[in-house]
Amino acid sequence: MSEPTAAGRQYHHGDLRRALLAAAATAIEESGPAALSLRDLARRAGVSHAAPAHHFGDKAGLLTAFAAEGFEMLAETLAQVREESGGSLLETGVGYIGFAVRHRAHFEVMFRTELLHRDDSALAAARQRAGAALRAGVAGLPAAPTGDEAGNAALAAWSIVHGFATLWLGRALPADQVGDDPEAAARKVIRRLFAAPD
Amino acid sequence: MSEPTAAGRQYHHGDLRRALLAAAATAIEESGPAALSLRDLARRAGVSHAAPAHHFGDKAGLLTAFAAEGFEMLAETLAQVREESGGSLLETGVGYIGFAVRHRAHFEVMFRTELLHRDDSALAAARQRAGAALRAGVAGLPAAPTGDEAGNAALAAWSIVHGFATLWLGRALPADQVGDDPEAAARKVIRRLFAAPD
DNA sequence: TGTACATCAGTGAACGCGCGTTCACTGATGTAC
DNA sequence: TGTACATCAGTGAACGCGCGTTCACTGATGTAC
Repeated sequence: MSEPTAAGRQYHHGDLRRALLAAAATAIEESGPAALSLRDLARRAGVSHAAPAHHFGDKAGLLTAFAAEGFEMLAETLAQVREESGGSLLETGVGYIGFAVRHRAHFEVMFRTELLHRDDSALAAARQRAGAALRAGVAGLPAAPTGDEAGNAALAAWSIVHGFATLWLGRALPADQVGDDPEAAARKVIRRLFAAPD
Repeated sequence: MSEPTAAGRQYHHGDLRRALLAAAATAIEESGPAALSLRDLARRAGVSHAAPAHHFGDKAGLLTAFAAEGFEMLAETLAQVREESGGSLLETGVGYIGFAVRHRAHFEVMFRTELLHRDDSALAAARQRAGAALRAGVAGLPAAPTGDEAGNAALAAWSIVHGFATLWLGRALPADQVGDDPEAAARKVIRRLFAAPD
């Protein structure tokens, strides 16, 4: 993407912002969000070390944009799963876990609020969107509870899928028990909660 | 603790290892485990910057010892709760979450395996101990399932409490819904799963 | 179609900083006799 | 009770490194006329 034109190299990158976010995903998968440095991203994008500041201001700015991108992607994933599965809560939960595994860098940064500009409006909007998608999923509970109970059921669902995803990513789960397909393993584990007819 | 003797200051610290681990808890609560530096810990313990290497070798060594300490504390907490509650699975789960909130620095480091010496034997032993305490809790499930189902129920229980704790610590839960008492909020949320008679 | 100009993206040198690590050292403590 | 000595914990100076940030700059792009 965005290769040098003709023989010489471009001066302007073309889409440096996107390239830096892509490089961030790779770098974070390798060493985690805290080890990220703007100079390293610049190197990966083949650009001078001061360039990233142009687009994101500082490191927290970059991570904030990255987290916002993650929430957008999560919202989209959940909406898509919900549609494809006919509104199955179980599959929505599995989709949440699938997202975490497939986009672990984004997933990690999204919940490391101490690294982000918390008051960023794009981030807040994206988070809002993902939250709505999540709640829409829970509304499909069989024998849907109401009021406080609905809220608690939603938090229970969120907790179990978030916990499973976190433990999976941290390699904390016993390998001999869960195998190597996170979505299949998740389906077995979270079924109890999601199917419970109350 | 371990003040200078008489008028002058001590040359030997007395219990620097313990002091460094305590300083680590404070420092990590302030800025997270990745921002930790040995020089900062030395400063906090009032000791020269090269002293920590004497006890832990390097930063990963220190975090590994810190994580091991955390697993020991968790095992102890779970055992105590189980005894006091007469083996209630719900209360064991609440105890897990209480531990995470009260010792958030330890809790965070315990699951950041990329920061640790994974092959450390003391760490493995402590983790083992905590795992056993956790499984002992799940064995008390009403109408305890057997075989594979037991394993999945245990993972479900672990996932939900781990997820709730993580989301709570990340301030991701809606404040107006959960209030400010994590254990009370957790009790309401995880009740469904833990009481489910299947 | 061509020229002038404003805007903007990225450059590269420079700075100061905190870090981990090394190493010869020194002072305290414990033990042997 | 006293002396000699080994061990060990912590010191402090030195090093090289990668980082974020600043700043005057330069080359590319878009627009007005």
